[in-house]
Amino acid sequence: MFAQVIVDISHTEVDKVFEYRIPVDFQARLGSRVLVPFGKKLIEGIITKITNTCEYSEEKIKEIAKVLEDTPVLTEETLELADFICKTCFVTKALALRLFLPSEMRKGKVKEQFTIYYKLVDGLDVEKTLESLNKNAVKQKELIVYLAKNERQTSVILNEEFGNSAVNGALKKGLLQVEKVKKLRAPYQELKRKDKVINLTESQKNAIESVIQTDKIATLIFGVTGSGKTEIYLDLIDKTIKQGKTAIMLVPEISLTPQMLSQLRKRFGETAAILHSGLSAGERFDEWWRIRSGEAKIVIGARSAIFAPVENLGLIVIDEEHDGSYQSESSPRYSTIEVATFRAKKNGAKLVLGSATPGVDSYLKAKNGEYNLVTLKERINKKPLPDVETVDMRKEVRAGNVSPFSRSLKYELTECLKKGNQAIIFLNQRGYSRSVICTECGHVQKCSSCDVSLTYHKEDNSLLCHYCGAKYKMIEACTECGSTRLRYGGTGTERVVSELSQLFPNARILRMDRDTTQTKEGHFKILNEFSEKKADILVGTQMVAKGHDFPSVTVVGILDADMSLHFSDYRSGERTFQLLTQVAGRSGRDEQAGKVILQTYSPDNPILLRAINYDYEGFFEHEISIRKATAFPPFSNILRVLISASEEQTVVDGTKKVYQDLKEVYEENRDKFFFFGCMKAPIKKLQGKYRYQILMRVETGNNHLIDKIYLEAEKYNSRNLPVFVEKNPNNLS
DNA sequence: AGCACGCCGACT
DNA sequence: GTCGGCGTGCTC
Repeated sequence: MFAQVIVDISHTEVDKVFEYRIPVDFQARLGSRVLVPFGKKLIEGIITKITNTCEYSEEKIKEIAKVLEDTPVLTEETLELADFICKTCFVTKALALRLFLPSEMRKGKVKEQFTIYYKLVDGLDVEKTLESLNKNAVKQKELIVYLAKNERQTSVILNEEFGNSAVNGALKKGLLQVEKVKKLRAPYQELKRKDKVINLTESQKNAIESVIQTDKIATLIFGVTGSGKTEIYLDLIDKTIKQGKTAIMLVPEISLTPQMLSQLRKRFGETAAILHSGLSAGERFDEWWRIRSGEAKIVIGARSAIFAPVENLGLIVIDEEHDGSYQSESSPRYSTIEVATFRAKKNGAKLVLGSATPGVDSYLKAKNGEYNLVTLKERINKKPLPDVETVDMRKEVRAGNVSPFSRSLKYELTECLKKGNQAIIFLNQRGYSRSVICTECGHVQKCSSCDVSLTYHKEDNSLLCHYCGAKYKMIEACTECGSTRLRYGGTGTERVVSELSQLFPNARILRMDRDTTQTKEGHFKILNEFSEKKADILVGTQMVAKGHDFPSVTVVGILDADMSLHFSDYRSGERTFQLLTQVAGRSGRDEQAGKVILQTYSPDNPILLRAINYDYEGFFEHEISIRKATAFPPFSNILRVLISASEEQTVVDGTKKVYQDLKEVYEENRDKFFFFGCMKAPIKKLQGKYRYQILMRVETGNNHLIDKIYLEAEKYNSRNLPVFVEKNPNNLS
């Protein structure tokens, strides 16, 4: 028998199957992880096919060296899904396969762990042993008595209780025996299941019924914040499990707070496996195996949990389906909803998407009847959404107010603090100032390996490149003209904090952005501190916007609401609307009415106007008509071919070649293209590499054409001239 | 990705 | 004369 193996090397040159002979006594199966001789060394790989005959010349074929696990790590379905990923994301098979395995499984980083127990040797006469021991061996005697009563105990506890020397002494005398038990590092074990009767409202019951009844593959639950979507999900999961099927529930990265986890544990106990970045390597590994073995029937996690090795899938829930964290930042840039749809179809499972501000493509599908649509208009507590006051910052400047805070916001903050309430200030820029500009010659400090301005971080007195992470010492004088008259352009979170503490010297202020949350659990520390009212004001970026519940927050300030509007991205309008709606939703969650101050330089912007009125429908109609008129997704697919190299001339020459080749494809299919063009990338240099791009917009549904473009471009991909193809990229920088 | 093979510059 | 640079090519 022969096996076709994908080796765990992500490189286009080895992105194909290699055939190996399966030794007769090997339990090698489809989806098994194996060790194979590859070139000079042993490489891990995965069996994607088993055959009776081989295609490669038989005398050159080597044998599989080892089968790594008895249970194949991948199933037929997940192998197919891996195939789907590499076709749609333009990545190697090896990279696609890695998505399905806990990272610690590769190169044998984490092995199965065992808990060491000690117990008394079978048939040991306790009385006699105690007599035989030395008078001074008090601890050993205690140990023997303890074990006689308790049968067995872990080495860790025994060492703690009786001391290392006593345990070792008893061990040496042959009084104890060792028992190894496979350790499952199931996290949050202390949180035990507790059945709680939940009374669902009529509209919740109707939503559940609608999901069950529909024959469509997906249901979009469009429900305002606080409309009780979570209870709907949990009830659906319950029903799925009772049918003997499994379920996956995805939540945005940030929502996996300990509170949320404990809620889930209470509801589902050990049947739920939880996958998230806060787990240790060992815990994640064990949770994965609990899922693979079928012991855990429910998987809860962020984006990557969609690849959980469940079988017999009955339900997939994606909460806050519009959330940016569902789009992978790094390759493979899969779309979580697409992957979920694939798995739901393969398994005949239900897909439920939920959001208060659905993505325009999801909502369009719902309106077109591709998805089943459930709308929940009322909040469970019947509270109104907070009032939004728009402040025209141009007027503030004209009135002589040059601080980042409008007079309105200052007033509201003062009142809020007086009453002992809390406030959140949101702005989308970390650091102290976005750039450092010389007022003499106008020179802006830039990164030496990227074509972007450097952000000043006062905390460590440095200039940071937010694109490549380079760190420079803060300059005393302009590097061009030597002038010491430098100006800080653009306000960041650090600066907001420092100005706030001048305005409100007694206020306790917390900052939450990438810089203050770098440590593991950093988010939770800050959020906990804030929710325990150990601080009055929370200043932060995107991350303060999402799903937290702080009952005493009554004021939310949005500084510079336009910023994300002017990104050169067709989705910036959509993102801004979602973000503003979410940030606003942080205010007035409890008894007291909330207030939102939205500062902007373009108060008439249609997106902002809709956001402040919570008018999703209006926003959607506006946005979708623009997308249609300009032929942007979901009415087209954007393809981007990015070519980069450290020598500018190399890129220019390379780009020309690729361009000419692709131009032929374009000429042949002109009617399918909305756009075809070649240009410098918006960030023309990144990490020391010059970047050019070929941009295309292709009518949706021409997948064969997209494949062709990919193949043509891929031909030019080489070591000294990387050529990347991306479909609907996250950002076009 | 690794690792070998293979063809051109500065050294004992 | 050699040692060693890293530019192509192969791995079942």
